Amino acid sequence: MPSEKTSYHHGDLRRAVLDACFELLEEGGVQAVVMAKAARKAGVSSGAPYRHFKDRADLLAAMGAEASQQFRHSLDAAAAGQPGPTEAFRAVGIEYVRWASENPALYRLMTEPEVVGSTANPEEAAMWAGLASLMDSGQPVPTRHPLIVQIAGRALAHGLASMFADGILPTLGVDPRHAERLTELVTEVTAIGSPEE
Amino acid sequence: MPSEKTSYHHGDLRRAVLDACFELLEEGGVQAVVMAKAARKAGVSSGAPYRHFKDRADLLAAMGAEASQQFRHSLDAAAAGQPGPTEAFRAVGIEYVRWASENPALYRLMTEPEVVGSTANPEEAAMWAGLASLMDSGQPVPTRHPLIVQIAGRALAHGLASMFADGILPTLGVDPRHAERLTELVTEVTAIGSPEE
DNA sequence: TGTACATCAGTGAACGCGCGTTCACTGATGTAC
DNA sequence: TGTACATCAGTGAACGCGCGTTCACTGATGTAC
Repeated sequence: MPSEKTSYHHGDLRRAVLDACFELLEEGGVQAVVMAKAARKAGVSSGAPYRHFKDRADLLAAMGAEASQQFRHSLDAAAAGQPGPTEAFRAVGIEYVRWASENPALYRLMTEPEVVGSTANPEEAAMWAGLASLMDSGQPVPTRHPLIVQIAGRALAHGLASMFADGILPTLGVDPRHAERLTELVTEVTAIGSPEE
Repeated sequence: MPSEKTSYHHGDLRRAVLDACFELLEEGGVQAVVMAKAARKAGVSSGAPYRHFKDRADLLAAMGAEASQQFRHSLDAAAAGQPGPTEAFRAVGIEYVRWASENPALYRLMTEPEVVGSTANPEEAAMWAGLASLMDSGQPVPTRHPLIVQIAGRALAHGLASMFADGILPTLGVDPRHAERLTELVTEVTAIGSPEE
């Protein structure tokens, strides 16, 4: 019961397995998260993870949920510090791209079909819903159909984010240091469809 | 030698295998293109494809090359019919998203890390280079750093395209019939960073 | 506080599947003379 | 035109690997009395 754990029962194997899986993910993408490797990495036998996860899909869903939560917290935090909804919209867009470029493996995980479909992952749906409402409330006053603006913003953000995550931008000669300026574009898309400005 | 082929030698197995693979791709993504299945689908034994492709990676690269070529032709065709470079830029952006939404499996294939990295696929590099030059020549006259506009355009196009390809847009309540209007946004991004308009 | 028993976490060996790839072969095609 | 030989495309069985998942088990932990 003291912090010193010597034997047999692990204490928090669920956590340890997840951590191991995130490392594997970082190294080689979703298909590199292999049950046996995760177990070995957590210092445990190959069957042990099945005490905590029904199967691989379940484990992946749990990872997706954690990633979604983390992403969502970052977006919320970015929005929270802002004086008004328009600034919040801007900040969320920028944070979206920044987060994805700093956590490419996690971002890709969240957009992976294997994870997206999973019913075992309500966090994710909640995250996208939260994002949508942030964007709705932040729209510039008189505008085109709000759905259009929302989608434009999200598409640009997702486009930049996945181009970062997939390493396409370096191919185009874009230095990571340009990221700051690029993410400003997310802001400007807000102006699309609004006659003034 | 007449159109009637009865036995043994296939005639154009390479073609037949590729076609079979594209069907498999359509049905279940890259990981569904399985050597043995492709062979069976082409009506041939499991080892036969190795007469035409060194290994699976080689086959995938060949598929990527064909997809890139087809994509590129569509973009070129869209640009060709236009009176000026600005219109061409616009048309290319719209065609980009339209093509991806009609050929989601092919678009995803082209952006798959497995295929992107392949050195056996020069078509693809050529395609992106062609796209970049189309975008460069189509920029509105006085503008921000051209690279920024190019990336903004491509990110928005890629964002919309992959949201279509991954089926995210239906989740947002976007009907495929809205596609037309959405793709117009690609155009508008052109105006980003240019003071007039 | 001590004992008996149920519960539960982790073991490690084994199974089975899907799949990429190889290989000795056979039958067809093309070429030299 | 015909024959001999080299080349080449396709066969089909087999190998081997990686991996998810199961299972009978063992040792630890918690609870009832």
